[in-house]
Amino acid sequence: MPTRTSGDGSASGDGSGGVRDRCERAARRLLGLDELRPGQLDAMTSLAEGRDTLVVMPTGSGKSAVYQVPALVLPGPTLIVSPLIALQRDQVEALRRQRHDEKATSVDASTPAGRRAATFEALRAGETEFLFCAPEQLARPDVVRELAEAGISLMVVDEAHCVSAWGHDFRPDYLRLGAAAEAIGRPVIAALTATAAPPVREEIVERLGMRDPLQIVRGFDRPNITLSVRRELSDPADALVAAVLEQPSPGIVYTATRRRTTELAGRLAEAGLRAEAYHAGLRRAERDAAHGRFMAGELDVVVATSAFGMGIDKPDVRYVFHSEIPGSLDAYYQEIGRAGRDGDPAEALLFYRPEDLALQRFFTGALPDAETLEQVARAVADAGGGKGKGGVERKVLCERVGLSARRLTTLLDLLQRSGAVCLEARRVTPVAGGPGPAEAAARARELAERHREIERTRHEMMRRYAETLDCRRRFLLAYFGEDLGEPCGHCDTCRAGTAREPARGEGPFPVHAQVEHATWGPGEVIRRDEDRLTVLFEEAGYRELLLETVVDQRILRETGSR
DNA sequence: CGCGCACGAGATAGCTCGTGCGCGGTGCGCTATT
Repeated sequence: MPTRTSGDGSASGDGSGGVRDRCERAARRLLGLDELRPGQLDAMTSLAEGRDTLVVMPTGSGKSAVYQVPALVLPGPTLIVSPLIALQRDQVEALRRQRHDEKATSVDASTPAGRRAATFEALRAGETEFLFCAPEQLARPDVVRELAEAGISLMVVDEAHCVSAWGHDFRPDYLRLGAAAEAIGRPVIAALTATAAPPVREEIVERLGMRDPLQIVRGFDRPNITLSVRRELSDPADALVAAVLEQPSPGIVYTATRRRTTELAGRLAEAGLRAEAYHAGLRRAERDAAHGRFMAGELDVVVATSAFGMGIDKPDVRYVFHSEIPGSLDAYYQEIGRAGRDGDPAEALLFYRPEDLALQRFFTGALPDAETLEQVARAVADAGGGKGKGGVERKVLCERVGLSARRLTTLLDLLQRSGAVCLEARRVTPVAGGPGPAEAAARARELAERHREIERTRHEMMRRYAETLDCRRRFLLAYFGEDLGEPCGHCDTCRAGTAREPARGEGPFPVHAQVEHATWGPGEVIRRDEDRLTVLFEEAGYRELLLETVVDQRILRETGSR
C-alpha cells in the first residue's frame, strides 16, 4: 500500500485544508493554472485525499487538470484508461508540451516489445508519472502484473460513460475495469465524463466498483445552443440541405448510417459547400484527412456517423444537425455539445421521423437465448469439479461452446452477475453453492431483459424530447437531473409559444422526491408537469405517470427527497 | 425492428399486390499480405 507523502512544509497539518492548499499550489506551479473552475478543486482535493471521485463536467472545462494535479500530489504513478488510441497520443503530447519532460507515455497493441518493456521498467523506477492505455490492455495478465508492481496510486477512467454505452456487446473489456482495478492493487479511482444521466452515473459507479464516491456534477446547461426539432413526414434530405445553407460554417451533420453520410455529403457538395463524409468504414487516411481538414477550418461541414466526435474540441462549430434521431438523450447531448464551445450562438436542429427509432432499437441488439446461456453455464460447471486450480480457460471455453471471445464475454458477464461464475483475467470458475446452469441461465436472461427494457425507456425519452411541446432545454436538463425553473425563452417551443410555465403548485411528488412503486420499485421524480410525473426508476428506467392516477390510486409512495 | 428493393403471381398489356430477404453504429487487437 502506498503511503501518503509527508507534507511539503504545510503548516495546516493533515486536514483537508492542507490537501486543498497543496492541490491549489500544484495546479499553479505545475500546470500554470491560476484560477480553478468551480468543482475542479473539490474533485482534485477528493482524489488527493484518496477518495474515489466521479466527475461530470463539459468538455473544455478542465477535466484533465482534475486528475493531473492529484496525480502529482499522490506518490505513485497514474494509469489513465482512455477509449481511443488517437486520444491517448494527443494527451501524451499535450502533457509533454506542458511539462517539458518525458513523464507521460502510452502503451497499445502496436507498441514494440522492447519499448513496452522499457516503458514498464521506467514506470517501476518511478520515472513515469502518466501511463495511458485502452481497457483491452488491462485484459493482459502481463500488463496487470507490471501495473501491480509499479504501485499505481491513481486509476483514471476517461470518457467513463463508455463503461455503460460500450461495455455490453461492443467493447466488453470495459466491463472488467473494476476487476482490473482490484488486480493492480486497487488504486484510488477517478471516473471522468462529459455526459451522464443519473442511471449512467450509477452504472459507472457500480461497474468500476467505486467506494462511496464523491460525485461532482457541473454545468449541463449550454444556453448559447439553440435547440430545435423539425417533424418530417418524408426524407428530410432537401430540408436539411436548405437548412445547412442558411447556417454559417463550420458545422456537423450526424446521420444514423454510413451510406447516408456519403449521400448527404454529396448533396451538400453539389450545393457548393466544402463537405466531407466521415464514418468508421473509411480508410484510415481518408478519416484522418477529413478530420484534419475540419479542424484546420478547410471544410464547411462534415457529415458523419457517431464515429466522429470524441476528442473533437473545435471551439467555433456553429451548428450540429441530426438527419435521424439518435438512440438516447445522452448520445444526443454529447453530439450537440460539440457546437458553440466558444460561447457564441450555435444551433442544434434535429430532423425527426418516429420510424427512425426502429434503427436504434435494432442497434440495442438481440437478447441472448436461454439455451446458449445454459450451455455456457454447464460448460463452466463441468470444468470446475476437480480440486486445486479448477475452472476453465476462456479460450478453451470458446472452442467448447463454439462462440466468439466477444460473445462469450457478454454471456459470462451476465452469468457472473447471476452468481454462477467467477471471472478472472483468463480463467472462469464456477461459484460453489451458486445456482445450477438452468437457474443461472434464467437469471442471466432476466438481467439482459431488464437491460434492454431500460434501453427502451431511454429511446422513449429521446422520442419524448422530439415530441414535447414544452421547453426543450428544460426537458433536456431534467433528463440530466437539473431543474431549469423557467422556460429558456429561445428554443423552438419557447419561440412558438407552446412552452408553459412549470406547474409550481404545492403538492406531493416534487422534483427530486424519492418514491416507491409497487412493481417498479424505488425511483426519483425527475420532472413534474401539470398533469404528469416523469420518474426514473432504478430497475425499470424512465416512466411517465399521470398525476391524477398516482394520487387517486396511491400508486407511488414518497420515501424522502434529495 | 422496419424499410426498401427484387421478384413472382395474378389479371390482362404495363399494372397492383404479396412475400422474402438484405441491411443497419461505435474500436480495440490480431493476423495475413504488401
